[in-house]
Amino acid sequence: MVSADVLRGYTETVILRKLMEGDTYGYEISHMISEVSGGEIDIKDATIYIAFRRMEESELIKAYWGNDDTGGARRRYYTITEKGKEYYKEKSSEWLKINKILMKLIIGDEQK
Amino acid sequence: MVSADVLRGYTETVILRKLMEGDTYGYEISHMISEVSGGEIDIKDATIYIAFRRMEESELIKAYWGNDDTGGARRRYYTITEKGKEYYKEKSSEWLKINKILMKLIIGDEQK
DNA sequence: TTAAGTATTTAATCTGTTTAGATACATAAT
DNA sequence: ATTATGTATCTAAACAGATTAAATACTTAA
Repeated sequence: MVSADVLRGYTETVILRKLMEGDTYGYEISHMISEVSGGEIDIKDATIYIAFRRMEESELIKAYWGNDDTGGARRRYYTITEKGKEYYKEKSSEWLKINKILMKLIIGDEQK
Repeated sequence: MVSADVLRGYTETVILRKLMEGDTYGYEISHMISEVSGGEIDIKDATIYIAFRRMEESELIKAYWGNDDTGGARRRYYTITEKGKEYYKEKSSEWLKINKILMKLIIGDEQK
């Protein structure tokens, strides 16, 4: 299991991708990352909440409080903005490009 | 062009991979990264020299001064140790694994 | 003699993640 | 009743690794 440092610079992109499927909240994202990664990536909740705040400040997302009838503690939901969608598009294609370069730098050219 | 933050946690792995092909020095690694990445990754020399120091302390590499007959400034060469080779093996396979997960988290499942 | 290329090093700063707590509500178990 | 567990958010301080910005020094070409 590795820390979320492996997605440094792309934590926001991961969150935005999830938000593109619909509004969601921190606790759920944290569980989604753990699930999708098969427990391999250990992201701390603080990391997500701080990322939310950064993204709200830069207007990539908007927040609202969920209603209380879901049981459990109150939830703060987030919606992706148009600016957020554009940012996701840029960063995800950047990642695809960088990823190929990293393959060369870390593994080398011998693999197909 | 992105900063070397995109390879945070794997800078050492990139250096070790280069060292597995033979001894080399900081300035050359810096140029190699710039070349292999087609100028897309902007790694600062300080980043490399600090990584060298960390790796020397943890005995992943060993250093020696090159002789002066190469022209230009003196060079400090590095050799990978057995421990370094093992570390490379671990980190490179970790990266392959994490990379697949990041593909799911950043891009999603719809691509082949 | 000036500029440009080669080459290393260090201190201070920045950014994003982690650590380590606190708070609060609902439900199941003792 | 009260304790434990799960759900859910938030913050301050610490930490790690990268960047900034500077200094040093040698060689070769203009």
